[in-house]
Amino acid sequence: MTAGSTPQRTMKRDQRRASIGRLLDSALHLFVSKGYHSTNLEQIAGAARLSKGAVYFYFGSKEAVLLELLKRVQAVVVDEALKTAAAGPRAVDRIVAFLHHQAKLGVSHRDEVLLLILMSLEFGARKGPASRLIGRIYRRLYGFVERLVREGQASGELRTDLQAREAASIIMANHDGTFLEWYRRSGRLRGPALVRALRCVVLHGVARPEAPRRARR
Amino acid sequence: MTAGSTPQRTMKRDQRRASIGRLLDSALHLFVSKGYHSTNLEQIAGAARLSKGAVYFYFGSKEAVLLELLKRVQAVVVDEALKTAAAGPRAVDRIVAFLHHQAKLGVSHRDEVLLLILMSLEFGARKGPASRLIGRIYRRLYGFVERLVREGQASGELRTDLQAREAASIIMANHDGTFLEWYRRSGRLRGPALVRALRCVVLHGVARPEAPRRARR
Amino acid sequence: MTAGSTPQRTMKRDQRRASIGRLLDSALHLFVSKGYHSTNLEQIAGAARLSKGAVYFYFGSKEAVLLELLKRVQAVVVDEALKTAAAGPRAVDRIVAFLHHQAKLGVSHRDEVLLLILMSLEFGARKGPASRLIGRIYRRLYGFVERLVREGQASGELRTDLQAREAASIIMANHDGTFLEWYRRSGRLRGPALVRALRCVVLHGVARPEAPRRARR
Amino acid sequence: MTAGSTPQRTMKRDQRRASIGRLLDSALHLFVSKGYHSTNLEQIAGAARLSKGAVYFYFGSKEAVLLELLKRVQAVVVDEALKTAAAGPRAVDRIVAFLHHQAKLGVSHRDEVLLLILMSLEFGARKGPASRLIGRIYRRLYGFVERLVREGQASGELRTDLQAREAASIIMANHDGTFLEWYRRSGRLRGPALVRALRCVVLHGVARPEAPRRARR
DNA sequence: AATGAATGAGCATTCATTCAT
DNA sequence: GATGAATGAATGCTCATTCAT
Repeated sequence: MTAGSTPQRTMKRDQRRASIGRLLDSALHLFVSKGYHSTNLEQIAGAARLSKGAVYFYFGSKEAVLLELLKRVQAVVVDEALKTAAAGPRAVDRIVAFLHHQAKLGVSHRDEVLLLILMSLEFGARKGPASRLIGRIYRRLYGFVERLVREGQASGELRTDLQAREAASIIMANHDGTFLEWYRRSGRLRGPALVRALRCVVLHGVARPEAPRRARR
Repeated sequence: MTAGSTPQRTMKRDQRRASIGRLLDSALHLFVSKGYHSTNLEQIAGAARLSKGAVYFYFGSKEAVLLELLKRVQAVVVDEALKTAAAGPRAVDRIVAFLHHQAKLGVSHRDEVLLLILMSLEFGARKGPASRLIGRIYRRLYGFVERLVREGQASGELRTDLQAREAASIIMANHDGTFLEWYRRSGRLRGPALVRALRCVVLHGVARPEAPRRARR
Repeated sequence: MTAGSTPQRTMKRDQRRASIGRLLDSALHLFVSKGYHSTNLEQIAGAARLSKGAVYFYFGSKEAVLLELLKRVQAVVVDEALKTAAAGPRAVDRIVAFLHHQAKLGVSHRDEVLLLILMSLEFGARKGPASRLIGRIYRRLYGFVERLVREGQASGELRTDLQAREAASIIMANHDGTFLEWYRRSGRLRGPALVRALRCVVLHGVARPEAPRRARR
Repeated sequence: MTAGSTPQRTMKRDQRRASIGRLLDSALHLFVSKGYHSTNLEQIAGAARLSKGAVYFYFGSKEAVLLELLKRVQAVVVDEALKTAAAGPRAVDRIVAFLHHQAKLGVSHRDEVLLLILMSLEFGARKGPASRLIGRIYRRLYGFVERLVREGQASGELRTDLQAREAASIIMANHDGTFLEWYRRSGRLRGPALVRALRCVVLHGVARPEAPRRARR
């Protein structure tokens, strides 16, 4: 007669959480490694040791699984990143903090970050809720980086001979491109060296600092 | 020229060429805008004003269409690029020439370049001929850029505090990432400004040349 | 009354009755408005503010719900009707009483009557318990009406130039058909006018032209 | 080189016609005997000695098959009926002609007529193209019969103590109801006797008691 | 050179049913 | 007394592929 968290309730709640967790894990891994459209529900369910029906019991559709994943990715990858990188006195520091945070995420949440990037490509021209959510997430990222660049240009820390939007795009291109490299060639690249290279290049380029600066056209 | 090349034969040959051309054009455009797996043969054939059967007549399978496209992409995008960028006295010049060439390709052969990048992601973990061909093409590009970096480091033009392979990866990441940006946000980016930003960033980074150089950690 | 019927027991019994009642009500309404096969258990349970499991707890299967409904329909619609219409001195009066009773049922138990008719069509050619029960119910109705017709023909009240079975079928056709009209077009038909039209048409068609014509309106 | 009806063309056209015909025949028969929702494509295709894919090749969806059937039914059952029953000097004759025509259709196109009636019930409360088409067809029938009744009332042939709309509904109820009887009990009813009973009941019920009674059989 | 007909395997989704609690 | 979790079979639909012509 006592309400609330009876043993049964707790067990069911735990079971629910566990099943949902396993399903999302499987889906994340499969979406990243084979793409959304090339992954079928049998694979997702099978990898979670459940049946297809369970996916519908918990999510209602294949797209809803992706949506749930993207929401979590947004929370972990974007919300956190923007919060972390909002601090720091100088724009350059904030950019470094942003890249640094992303690099750490690349280790701790590799698949989550990749999911966002890969889905943004797979759902590029499409309509629908997934596409819209991805668009919203990316707009937040773009806006954030572009603002950083403008602030850095205003404070004299960043070169002003580049248009802010395009510079921000290049930063994002570096970011996404590096993750994709990591995805494509993870077997042959050394993570720390790659991160270091990314930060250096974004900040200072590949050219040697001193010498050929003058000759630049 | 031989007795056999009657006008009819020529006509047939031309028609054949034209049909193949139309099919490849449709396929290229569709693969880039919707992805390989989300494009079906009816769409390809329809856009070429032919029937599905014609695709089988000329290519034998859907994958063979992609393979043929990738071969052409390799010829135009990779062979040409490597040839062009092989010249030049200094490594830095050759890197600039490479980026420059790629940027021009982005205008003249936008879809071809994107096809290579997008297919390398869509076929990431897969087996099969397409995946193998993409791998081979990318290995050539990686190898070329990495060699450039090593030469530049050896000659003192490039910073030596980065590992060649990772630095090359960052250059490729910039390259692919920028194309993907162009693909994702072409509506909101100015092409020339983007290319300029890419070249500057790869060479010199986003930070202002003078001031904070010394303080760098 | 016995020592066992404590208040709790009574409460449980009441709750049980209430749940069963709600489930049957939902099912009746849904079966009539969407058809048996197009109604699912979730809808039935949901409309009764219970879970699917409850349906199984009380009935054991979806078909058992229909069976229970049909039994109740039989009791209310058929048993009552036959009892009511068994009285009356003349066959014509009994037919009128039958139609009259059915018309009243159409107001008081619209969905029950429709359920019988609609299920007789949806389960037309099928096998199984539901189909059998429907068949049995209809056979009772047919038999009853046919008997009435024969009696009326024997007593000279009804025209004898029609075969009894076919005449009975036409009466039933009028009955069922009128209910279906009411179901299909209830928005645009006036109930009382429809019932009146039904009675007039059936009666003055089946009744002998000469004799009772004058007395009746 | 000659265009037009080469042997191949003719063969393909014939084959197409034959396959479509077989598919529609199977579908008609199955929809009538098991209902639309309880018939699956495998059954339709199988009965036409084709595969499910063929159904999609020719129709594109299950609903499109029903739609095509309903269009044909409309042409055969409604267009023809209205045309046939438009002639005749008196309203009563036109009503008889209408019922007569429908009775003949019940023999020559039993399943077509039944399809219309059964689908009007199965799709009663639904939305969608099929539901709309059925509604349109029925509205034409209702309108036609109601107009006949009004004309007959105006000319004094029909009793005026019934509202035209409800009287028309009863005629339609007789019509549909009789077909459903035929559907439910075809094994036990004699067709000609049933048709005769239908005509007698409808006619002498609706017709004015006094005047034309004698002249008619 | 090319088409239209047809197939069959695969897929997302639905749903009655089971069962531990 | 009743629920939530989970299943598995069925279903409408897609699509690469085959083949006779």
